Amino acid sequence: MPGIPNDQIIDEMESLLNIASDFTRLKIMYAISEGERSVGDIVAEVGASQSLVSHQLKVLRKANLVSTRKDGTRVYYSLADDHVIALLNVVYEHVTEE
Amino acid sequence: MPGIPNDQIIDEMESLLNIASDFTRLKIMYAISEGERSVGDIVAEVGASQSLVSHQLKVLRKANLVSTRKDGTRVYYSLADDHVIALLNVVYEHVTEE
DNA sequence: TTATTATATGAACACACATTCATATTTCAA
DNA sequence: TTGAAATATGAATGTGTGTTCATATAATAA
Repeated sequence: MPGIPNDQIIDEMESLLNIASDFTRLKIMYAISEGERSVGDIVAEVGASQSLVSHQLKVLRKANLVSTRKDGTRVYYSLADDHVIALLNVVYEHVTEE
Repeated sequence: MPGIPNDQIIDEMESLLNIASDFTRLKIMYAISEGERSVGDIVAEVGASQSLVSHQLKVLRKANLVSTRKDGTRVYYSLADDHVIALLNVVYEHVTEE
């Protein structure tokens, strides 16, 4: 990969990384990494308030990192594609090597 | 990978992603991705002010994402390890797929 | 020494955004 | 309908940080 990508690409990379670089959102992404989960399930597993989880789910949705499916009163969230997992894995590996 | 990593891991992941999620720092990392470069070279290639580049190099250095070598009045920076490139690649690929 | 080049640093400002609290909306059951 | 459960939203606040400007430090040459 020769040279620095153009500004638009860099901008989009910055945006994606910004979305990913948040404690609550990281937990949410892991919470749905093995399949769709309802908001209630995510709230329980992440251990944050319902409001915060809902706000952050909206951020993830707006960035197209998650998909939704509605069923009755519940909404099920899942990761939009495999790149997200790949990103989490690369970062996880960097962090867990002494 | 079963379950959400513990809070400390998530914290460190957040930190790394935070460092990476900046327009100027992304450009700097690309500028030194093919080998060490002096601050002056980086300033020229990135197209930001000397002060800004120096400030952001300090951020990258503090996070151990870059290494330095001093030679006379010049300081040469290079990426600390291959994880950084791997991270950039994953993000780049995500962004450049329609 | 003095001058010049290369790099680093400190203060200040502006702006973005994560979180909380309160409330609204939706869906379904009784 | 009324009530309860699940989810979403809006406002307000506090904190973090990217950038600029001015200046400091370090190294070398003349």
